[in-house]
Amino acid sequence: MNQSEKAFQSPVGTHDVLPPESTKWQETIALFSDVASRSGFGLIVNPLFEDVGVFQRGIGENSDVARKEMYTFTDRSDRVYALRPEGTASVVRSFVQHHPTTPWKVWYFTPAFRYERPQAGRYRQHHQLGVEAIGTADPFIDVEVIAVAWDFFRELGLREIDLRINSMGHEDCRNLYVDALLQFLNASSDRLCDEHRESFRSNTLRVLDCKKTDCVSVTTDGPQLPDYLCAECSEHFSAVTDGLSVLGIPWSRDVRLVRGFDYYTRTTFEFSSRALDSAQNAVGGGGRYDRLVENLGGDPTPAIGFGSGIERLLLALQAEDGARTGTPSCRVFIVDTLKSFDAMLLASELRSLGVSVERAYDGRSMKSQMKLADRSGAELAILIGEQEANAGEITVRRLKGAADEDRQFRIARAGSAQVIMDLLQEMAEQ
RNA sequence: GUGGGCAUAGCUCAGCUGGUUAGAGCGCCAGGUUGUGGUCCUGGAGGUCGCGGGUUCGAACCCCGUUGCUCACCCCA
Repeated sequence: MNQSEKAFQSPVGTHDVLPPESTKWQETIALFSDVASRSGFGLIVNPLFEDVGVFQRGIGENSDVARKEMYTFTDRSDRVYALRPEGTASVVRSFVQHHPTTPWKVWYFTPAFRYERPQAGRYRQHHQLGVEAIGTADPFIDVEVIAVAWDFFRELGLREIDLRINSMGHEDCRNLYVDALLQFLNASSDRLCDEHRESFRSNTLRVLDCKKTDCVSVTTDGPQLPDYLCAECSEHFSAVTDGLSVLGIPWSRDVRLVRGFDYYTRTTFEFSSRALDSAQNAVGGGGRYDRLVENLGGDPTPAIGFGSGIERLLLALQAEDGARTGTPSCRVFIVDTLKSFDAMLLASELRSLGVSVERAYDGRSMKSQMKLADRSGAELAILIGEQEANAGEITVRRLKGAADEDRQFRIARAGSAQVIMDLLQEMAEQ
């Protein structure tokens, strides 16, 4: 390392994702793309930063995220922007701007930025996969969105996943309940935990989230959210949970589930991993945001979405099944002791046929190259040396599971790419 | 923003109450009759002990500061 200057490091709370770890990212994103596409969601790519108002009005000026966790900056023409702290607000801004026909169903993969102190499963830059469905209040879409999430988790290989679901009601139900809860807490505030004894007035619903036994026992005695839902909201909720049951998706109602963004109405849900023992065990969540489109300047339009953090998914996956093996980086390794253009050409031929090929550089010894071949995880090594070159041949050596007698053989160089292809095919079928 | 723990080789760590040339395993490189991997053997490279100051005859070890990492609170994915 250069001693005269201090080496740079990635910023606090950010991480480099390197191979082979990054192959899990590739697989995860590809799977989500597949699951979402199957349900009719199309990819959306939004800017990474927006006018700061998009997020302030979007997720609510009172939310912690908007108040103290945003990465805001002023550009050279004094416009105030913020790095996106989550995906939904940008998608809704985009919806309002472009007036697509509804229902509009999109999925995304995006980094998200929040200025917080990092800890296990929480970062200043993390990455979310999500879907948004804008333009219908049909409970079937609630079910569909949750089903996309569920199928995605299952196909990823997660088994220890709980789905908790709740309804906050529409605005009137919610206000009615908040008033009742506030009144109740006013009368019994001395029983609340230190932290909420004061703060419950400004952020009443948060008390439901408190894990301290003081608050839990108070709110258990207090007014319950389901009792304040109007007939339509109750009906909507039943339709959603009935739909989940029809699809065989296990759920449980959690009347304390109130999520941190202000925009949620009616359905809210959260997936948590039983395998994660850290404080952050939510691997995904979402809900309805029937007022958000208006709040961002559009016509009143119901909508629902879901988001999931890749880092936590991979933590959960690792916690469930630590011994996952990474996929090998290549299938064929070319060992070339002649520094020949022919090795380069053969690699190119094979790669054109869709085979992943690696090779050594810097003219190493055959032994050294064979070691690299072994470590690469390749199934075949192709040896090109003096003997082969003189005979117009190449040597094919199986690196895995063959008896000694047919481990290695020579074939003509001409047409060898296809022969190697066929051999790989044959090996894959066994 | 608040609090705890930790910083020694590329990685995981050891280093007894401060004592002189800072170690191991893995990884990496090179060899083991000059064309062959995995096991084994031998050798090698690689560290101003996070950084700055202080105490001391002497500091990886003690003290202060600082930076970073990590865990937790808040909140969230």
